[in-house]
Amino acid sequence: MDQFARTTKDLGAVLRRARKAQNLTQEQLADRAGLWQRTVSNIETSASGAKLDTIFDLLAALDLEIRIVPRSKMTPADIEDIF
Amino acid sequence: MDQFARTTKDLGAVLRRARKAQNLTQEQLADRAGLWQRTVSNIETSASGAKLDTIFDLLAALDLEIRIVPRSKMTPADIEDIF
DNA sequence: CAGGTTTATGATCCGCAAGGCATATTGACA
DNA sequence: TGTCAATATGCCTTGCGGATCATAAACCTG
Repeated sequence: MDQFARTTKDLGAVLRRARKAQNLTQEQLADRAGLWQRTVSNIETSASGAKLDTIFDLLAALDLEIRIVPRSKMTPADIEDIF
Repeated sequence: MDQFARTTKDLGAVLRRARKAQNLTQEQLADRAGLWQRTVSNIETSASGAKLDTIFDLLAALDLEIRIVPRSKMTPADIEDIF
C-alpha cells in the first residue's frame, strides 16, 4: 500500500498516517524534527503551504523518503482491482 | 531507475533530470507550471528552500507524482544488483 | 569564434511559514 | 461524565520564497 501524493493535502494525510503508524504524537514528532507542534498540525491539516525543508525534516524524523514517479503509472493494487 | 530524494538538493536534481528527459527548457516548464524561469532555476540548483506548493506545481507540469516510502527499503534494481 | 539560446543571478516588494508562547477544542478512556 | 492527553488555533515577529523587472554568465552549434 504505497502512499502517493499530488497535493499538499495528500501529503499531509500521508504524514499523519505515518506518524500514527509509529505511535508518535505531534509534539514528539515535532521535537524529533526540530519543529513545533503547531507546525506539524498545520502541515497535517494542510492549513498552510509548508516549506519544502520542513517536509524533509519531518520525513527524516519518520525515517521516510520520497520517490518521484510518473503519474499515470498504475500500482499493483490497481491492476488487481481490474481482475 | 527510480528517483528518490531525501533533501531539497536531491529533489532539485531529480526535477532537472525529469525536465531534460522531456526536452523542456526552464522557461517552458515555468510557463506550464505558472511559475517563473527564475524560480525553476532556484529550485533545480536548490538555491532556495522552495515552498511545497511550488514543487507540486512543477510535478504536475511534468506529470509526476510523489511516493512516500520507508528509507532503507531496497528497490528491485538494488536487489538485482546483488545477484 | 560568433550569435543565439538557455540558465544563473541582482534588487525590490509582498505574502506567508515558522518561531515563540499561550489557550481553546477535541478526543479518548476510566 | 469528568479528566487528562492530544490537537487545533490566536497573535506577533522575523526570515525568506516567489513575483516581477533586469542583465550576466554559460552553453551550444554552425
